[in-house]
Amino acid sequence: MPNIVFMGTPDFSVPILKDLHEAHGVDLVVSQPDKPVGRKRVMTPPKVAAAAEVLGIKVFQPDDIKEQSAVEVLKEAAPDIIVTAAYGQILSKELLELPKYGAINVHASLLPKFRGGAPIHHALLAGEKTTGITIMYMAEGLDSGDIIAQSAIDIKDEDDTGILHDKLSMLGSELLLDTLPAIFEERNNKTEQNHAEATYSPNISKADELLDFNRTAVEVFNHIRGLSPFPGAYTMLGGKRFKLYGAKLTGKKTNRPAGEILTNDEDGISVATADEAVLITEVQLAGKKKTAANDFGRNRQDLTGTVLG
RNA sequence: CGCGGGAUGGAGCAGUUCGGUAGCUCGUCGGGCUCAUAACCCGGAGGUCGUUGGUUCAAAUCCAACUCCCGCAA
Repeated sequence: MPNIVFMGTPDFSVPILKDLHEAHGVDLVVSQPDKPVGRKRVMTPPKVAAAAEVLGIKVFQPDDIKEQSAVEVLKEAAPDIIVTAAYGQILSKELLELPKYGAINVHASLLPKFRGGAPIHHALLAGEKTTGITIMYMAEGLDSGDIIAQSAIDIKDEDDTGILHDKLSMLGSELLLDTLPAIFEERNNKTEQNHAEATYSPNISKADELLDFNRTAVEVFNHIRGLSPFPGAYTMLGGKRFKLYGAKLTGKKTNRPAGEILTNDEDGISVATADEAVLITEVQLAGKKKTAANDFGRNRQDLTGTVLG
C-alpha cells in the first residue's frame, strides 16, 4: 500500500479526497490554514480539512508549505506520492521530488488552457463548449507540468459554474482513480504541454464581477452563469448592488438601450444587451435574499423601462 | 465592538414618520362564465406582524435587549 499525502482546500477537492481514501487510503491531508469566515469572522477550517477530520485522517495546515518546518513534516510522512487538487499553495522543488512516484495534480481544465486558480469560471466566461480534467505532474511553473491523463466534458447551455464544478469534481475523482494504478506501476503516459498554447485563469477580481450590457447577449449570458453561484455577476439598481445569478438567451433582437428592462412577468425579467434580450431568472438585491426573478418583479411593476448599470 | 439592509398568511411586498378593526399582487380552495384556458367575474381559507420585556386605555407601529437572514468590507 503506497503512502499517500493529499493536498486540497475547497469543496472541489472533497469528493476526490473521499474516493482516493476509500480506494487507496490517505495517510496525511494537507490543507490551507483556518480562516475567519463571514461577518462574524468565525475561524473555520477549509472544507477538505473538515472532511479529513470526519474520515479520521491526520490534517496538517501550514501557513507556508515551503517553510523548512513544514517541509520537515512532509519528510516525516515519507509519501510515495503527493496528490494535490486545488490546494492553493505552490510546492517547492524539494517537495516535488520527495515522493518516488512524484507529485501529481488534478486540475479542472484541459491544459494548457486555463492554467491557474479559476479554470471553471474562466471556461464559462470564455464561452467554451468543452472543458475537462487534466492529471499532470507538478513542475515548478504554474500548472505547467507534463500531462498524464485528460478527460473532456461538454459544457451545456444550462451549466453554470456551480453545476460544472460538481461535474468536474466527480470527473476528476474518476480520472484520478483510473490513472493511479498505471502510475504505481510506472507505466503511465507523460506528455509535455504545448506551452505556446497556454492560457491563464486568474482568480476572479471585483472588477470581473461587474456586468456590461453593452456586450452581446451571449457574452452577458456567459458572464452571469460563469460567476454563478459564486461570486455572482452584478449590476446596479436604484443605487444598490443587484446580483444576477441565472439567465437564459431569448434570441429576441432589440434596439433598446443596453441595460433597459424590457419585460417583467412570470418568466422573469428581460434586459436589453447590445444585440438581443437576455432573460434574467434569478436575482439578489443587496441586503435581500436570492430570489427567482419573477418573484422579485411581482410588486415592482415600475421596473419595466428602468435601465440597469 | 468594521459599515449597511432586512424579518408582516404558502411566495413577493405595503403599512412603522404621526400608535386606534392587518392590506396589496401572486398562489391556493370553492363557484360562475366559456368550445376552452395560465384569461375574466364572484366568494372562501390561511397571519402568535422574528423573540422577550417596557411605555400606553390601546403597539406591526414608540423604547430596550436578544435571535436569525443578507449585501459590503476583510
